[in-house]
Amino acid sequence: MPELPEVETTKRGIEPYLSGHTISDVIVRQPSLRWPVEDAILNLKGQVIRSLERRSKYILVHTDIGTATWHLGMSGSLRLVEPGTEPRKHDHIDWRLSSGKILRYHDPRRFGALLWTANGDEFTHLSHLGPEPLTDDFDLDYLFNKSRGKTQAVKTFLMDGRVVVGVGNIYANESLFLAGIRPTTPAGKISKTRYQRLIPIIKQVLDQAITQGGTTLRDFVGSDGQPGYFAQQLLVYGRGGEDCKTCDTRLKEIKLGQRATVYCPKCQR
DNA sequence: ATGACAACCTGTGGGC
DNA sequence: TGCCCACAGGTTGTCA
Repeated sequence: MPELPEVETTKRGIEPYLSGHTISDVIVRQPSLRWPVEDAILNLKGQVIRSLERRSKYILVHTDIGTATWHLGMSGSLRLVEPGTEPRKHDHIDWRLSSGKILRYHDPRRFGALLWTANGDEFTHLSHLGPEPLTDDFDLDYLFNKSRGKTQAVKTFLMDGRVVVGVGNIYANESLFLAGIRPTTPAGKISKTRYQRLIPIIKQVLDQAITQGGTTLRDFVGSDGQPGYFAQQLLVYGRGGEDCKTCDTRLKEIKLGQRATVYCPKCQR
């Protein structure tokens, strides 16, 4: 699924049709997602959407009485469809909007979520998250200090949402390749100089992916139903056994923290 | 505290 | 062609 760039792409795509518009109806066909969709979500009916916000891989939809929060899980997508469009298999939730569109949530694996938080209630899902990678909070001092004493592989460390949010498996692989860092290196043993190189690379990779509309591996589509184009630029992800684009060495694929990890044994030390 | 691993669920692609 | 297994963008919970 969607990593940060795909979520950001989705948020930007749906925003014009949501912000300032009223949710006239909420239809839940399948409430059994990552967490059950609670009946309280029906409180959205009649509410005006005041603003949208992305935090980590969550999309927050703010109204006067509370916030609805989407998470796309591994296989989720939000699309805008015309009223009357027949729901397909795995189209679990609709929001009918005064903008004349329907916001439709599709998610075969159902690892996604739609959560409701009334004003004043604590939203625990976001409370323990690390900084956003594209803000200045994610800087050298922060990451270097956080890494000290960690024996965990640097790739697993980067994918831990308590360290930094939004760096998923694709972009962790890509960033480490571009930074010349071997994914298996213990996070605590990497020098400050190397982290200094890595940080801007992470930001740049995510930025570029957002510009390209995200990465479509098999089924990610933006709110307009179009795929993202960053997949064409992937240097290592999904290329295990193929040649490194820099040095022609055969890329190695291993498992790290249950996730496919690809690196060049020559370029990444 | 840390880190390794299973679990949630469905679809797809490769190997035989 | 068909079957079975491994694997897929994420996150949480459990266990040692």
